[in-house]
Amino acid sequence: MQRQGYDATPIKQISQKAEATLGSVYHFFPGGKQELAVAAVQRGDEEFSEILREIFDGEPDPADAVLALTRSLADGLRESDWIDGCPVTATALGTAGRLPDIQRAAAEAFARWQSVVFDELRSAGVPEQDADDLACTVISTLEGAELAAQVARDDKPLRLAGTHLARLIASYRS
Amino acid sequence: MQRQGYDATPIKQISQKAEATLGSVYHFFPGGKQELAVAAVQRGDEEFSEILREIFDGEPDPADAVLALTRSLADGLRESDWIDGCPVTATALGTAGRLPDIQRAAAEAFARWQSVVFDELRSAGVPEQDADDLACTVISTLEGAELAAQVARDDKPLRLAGTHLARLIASYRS
DNA sequence: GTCTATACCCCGATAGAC
DNA sequence: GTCTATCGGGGTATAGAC
Repeated sequence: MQRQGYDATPIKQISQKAEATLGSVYHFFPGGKQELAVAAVQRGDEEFSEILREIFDGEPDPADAVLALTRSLADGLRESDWIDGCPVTATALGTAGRLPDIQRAAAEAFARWQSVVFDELRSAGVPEQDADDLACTVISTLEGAELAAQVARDDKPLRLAGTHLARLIASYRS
Repeated sequence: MQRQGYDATPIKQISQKAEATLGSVYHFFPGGKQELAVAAVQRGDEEFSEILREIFDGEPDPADAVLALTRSLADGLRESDWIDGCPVTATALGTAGRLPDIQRAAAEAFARWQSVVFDELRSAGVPEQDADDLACTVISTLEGAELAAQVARDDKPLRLAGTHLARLIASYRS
């Protein structure tokens, strides 16, 4: 679903990749495809939260951390030949306003990622209101840059997003 | 397709909304659904290019223009109950790496929007390299903020993207 | 709990009358 | 050029043996 979106991803394909039978899938996910999509979004939530925490832990300066993060995202995209984008965007966008459970899970993912960035900005000395606002824009920009890089099959949007976000963050620290 | 993505949008639904028969659709779009999607993306390209030009023409300062633009996007999203997002994102993401014609059309749309922003930044006195870089990040951030606003059903990401982009642009003018 | 077979539906695309 | 009927295929979900 991360790659193709909700509707283009048949359950059969999922069960085959998982080396499970169709019956098993419906046994563990009685809610069907919708429940499966919610679980996929929640897993993407946790995966990216972990990446965020790791990179911010390794770089005390949040501006440097954002630069490292965009490089990491660019590497992942290029290595997958530009098909593994954000683990929730494709699923969320294809079901927006149609399947509320999935939308809710996606909104929770975005909110959690923002809170991770917020905490790091706070502990780097950024005032609370600025940190809250910046965390929101950091996540938005990362999402948009990854999307643009995927569409263009070029890491330029991610690289530039990194440098510009770093500059923006620095402007709130001085 | 703007609302639901490529796979969730049946041609029958399109033909009904257009008050055309299925035969007519295939008469004018012999390439089938794929050709239809390319045309839809190209139309979205033109629509948003026009909006960009209008708003930048009305505001001589590009930082002010970006603020007006994010307000306009937020209004459009809210009025549609958060379902009319970017006219190409959903279509492009659901077909990335699978239907190259659609991906190419989406890449061209993003590139055209960037060039519109680039021209306006140049004519406001921003140096060429800075303008090129900024134009890329402006489009990325607008895409991401619209996506985040749609998922959260809240215009906060768009509002903050506007103020932060304005600040970023201003930092290159002084 | 696991698996196969299948019910039921809707998709994209086409054929062929008009 | 416009329309209806239909083909072939594949989708989700379930039934029921094991």
